[in-house]
Amino acid sequence: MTDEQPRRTWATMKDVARHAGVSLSTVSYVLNDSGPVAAPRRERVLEAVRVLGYTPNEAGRSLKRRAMSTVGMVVPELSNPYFALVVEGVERAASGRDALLVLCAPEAEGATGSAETVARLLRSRRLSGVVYITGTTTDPEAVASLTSLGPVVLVDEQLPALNLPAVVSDNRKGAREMAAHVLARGHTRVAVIGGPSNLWTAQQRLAGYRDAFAAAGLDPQRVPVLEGDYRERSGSVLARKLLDVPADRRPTVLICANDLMAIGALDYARNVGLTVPDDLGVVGFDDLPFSRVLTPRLTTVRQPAHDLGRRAGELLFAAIDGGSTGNGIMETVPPLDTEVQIRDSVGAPPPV
Amino acid sequence: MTDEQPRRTWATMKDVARHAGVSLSTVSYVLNDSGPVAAPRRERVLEAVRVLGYTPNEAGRSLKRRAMSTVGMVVPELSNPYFALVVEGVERAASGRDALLVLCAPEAEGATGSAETVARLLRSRRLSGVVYITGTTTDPEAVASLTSLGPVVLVDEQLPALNLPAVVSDNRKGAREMAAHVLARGHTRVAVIGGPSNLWTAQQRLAGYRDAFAAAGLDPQRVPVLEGDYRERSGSVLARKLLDVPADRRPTVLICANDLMAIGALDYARNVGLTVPDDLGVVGFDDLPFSRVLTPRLTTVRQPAHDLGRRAGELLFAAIDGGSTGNGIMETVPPLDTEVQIRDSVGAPPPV
DNA sequence: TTGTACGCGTTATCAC
DNA sequence: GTGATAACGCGTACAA
Repeated sequence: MTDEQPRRTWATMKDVARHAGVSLSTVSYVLNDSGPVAAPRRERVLEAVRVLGYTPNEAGRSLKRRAMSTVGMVVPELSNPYFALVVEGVERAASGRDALLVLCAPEAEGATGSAETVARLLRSRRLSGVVYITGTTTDPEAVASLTSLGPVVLVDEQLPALNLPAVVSDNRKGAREMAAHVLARGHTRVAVIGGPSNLWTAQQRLAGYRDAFAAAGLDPQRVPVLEGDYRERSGSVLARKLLDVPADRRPTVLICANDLMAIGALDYARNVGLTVPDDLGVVGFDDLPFSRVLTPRLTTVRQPAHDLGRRAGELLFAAIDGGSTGNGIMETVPPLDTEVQIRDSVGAPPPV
Repeated sequence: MTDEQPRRTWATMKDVARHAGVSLSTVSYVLNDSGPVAAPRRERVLEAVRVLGYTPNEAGRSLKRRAMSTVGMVVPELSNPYFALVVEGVERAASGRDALLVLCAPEAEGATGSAETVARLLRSRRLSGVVYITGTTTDPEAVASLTSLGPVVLVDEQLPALNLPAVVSDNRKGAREMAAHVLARGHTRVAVIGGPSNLWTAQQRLAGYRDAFAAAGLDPQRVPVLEGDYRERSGSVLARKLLDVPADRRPTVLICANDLMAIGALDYARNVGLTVPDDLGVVGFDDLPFSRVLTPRLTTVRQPAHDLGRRAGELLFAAIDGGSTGNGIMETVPPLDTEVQIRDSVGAPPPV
């Protein structure tokens, strides 16, 4: 039997009109409630829509509206569960508005497109706006160029030079309280495994740690700080650098700028026979869902990932509706709160 | 100062043509290499494109092409890191083709849209195709209806009733080998925390476990099987059900159908003072990046999440290019291999 | 209340 | 080689 070649073609408004025996405008009126139409005819139109399985073609629609009811989402990579959670929050805001989300992950493993490529791709769709999580390779120019197509909302990370609306959490406060907690436990030989120095969050967290060091009378300049890339592997690598020294000069606690690196450090410590928290303390930042179930349970700073995303999405839609320019005019959101989660991965420093 | 209201308007081909002093067709020829054009004029056109910052409007383009160079990605939720990895793989395939990916997560926390809503939304964009990870609430009807808009490729999960092309891994083999490994360690009182019984992967894994039970002379019907939902929480809940019995009837090992539930079980066991693997063995399925760094390191079955996604994406694009109908005609992919990762979370059964 | 005609930005067909 | 011109599907003034 010869399966008929599917036409891959859809009913158009014209088809609906013909089927219902009315004109195009009548159909349009019914579909958008944009004009008066007699009850019986309206019924006939809706019936035709059902029978033909008609779905409006968004392409034609956006040609008129000059904007697609679709927003962009740029995230460095999805492998970081924290980012995945933020994205999920944005998606939820979008689907609540019947909008679609187009996803770009320019820094994922095997990355192919530059930031400029991504920007061009998004521009070509005339998206209504974009939510952007900037990463280490993000080109601020490319982000700025996106504002020409609609509002751009930064989330989680910030680009201080650009003055774009951003939804972030209070990284500095969380970091300060975390370091204070560590110090309060009695540690004096502490080391920091920081994030990429060109990232705002990394700068804020480091500043927060140093606030606490200074407040405790510890010279911030004497605390070793190594720069990681927020990935698990660099946590291991840098832990090795920090711990592979004579025991009496070895730090008693590692303050990691995110959970992924903390996990890497934890793993390295275990591999070289160091017990956490007895021999070494390790703390993180983010409070990934997994961190709670690690052994030892990781002491970290909780960030409301899901909320961050959801509110960024809402802010974006508000800007789209309000017709804001995306140049900082739209209502700004105060930093969301962060909260230290005290668990088991740091105790008193080991006795000398 | 009154900031000029941004026009939110872009250069069109007409603008480019005017600026370059040529006709629309010439511009189109240059942009698509679809016709002959003299070198000097081509140069003028490209110059005009640069000056005006022109980006082709995909809406107008798809109106002609009758299809958007955008594909859909439906995933139950992004909170499951395994799904996030699959999605990242698909995204990579898409971006390698200058295509965009629109993301839907209908089962995410606070889910709003039904499967049918999602289908309608995707249809309205005249997407070129869809990659679908089905979940517990997925309506096969809705998935099937998507085939009217273009090829649909299932990934990770399968819908046996629909006979759609799918990229999956060999769940049954992995499960069989995992159970065999557990049995080889000497365990006889084993229990299974399975996945949702309406999911193909859950059925396959259970079948695999039972293959191994039978092969080892253990009556599969006498092994308790509880049905979880693949989330961490149900791992804890079901572990409690299984373990909260007199010690002599308690299972010595918990075979969990995915890592998330295994982690939940691990957490529960620890909370009630059971040591893994000494008092109780726990194994999972998926090999999430985290599982390797848990304490104890989780014995599990590795699935190539990233590859699964990438190949699903490639298969989809092949189908789009080949003009396949998406009704099983397109080239099918053999199940990807799965591999048991023997680590520390299961040892010999505790002495009676 | 309903129908007609035009424009949105792009590509493709046809004359020149 | 190059330039008019007609679709593509939809929304909406404007006319009936």
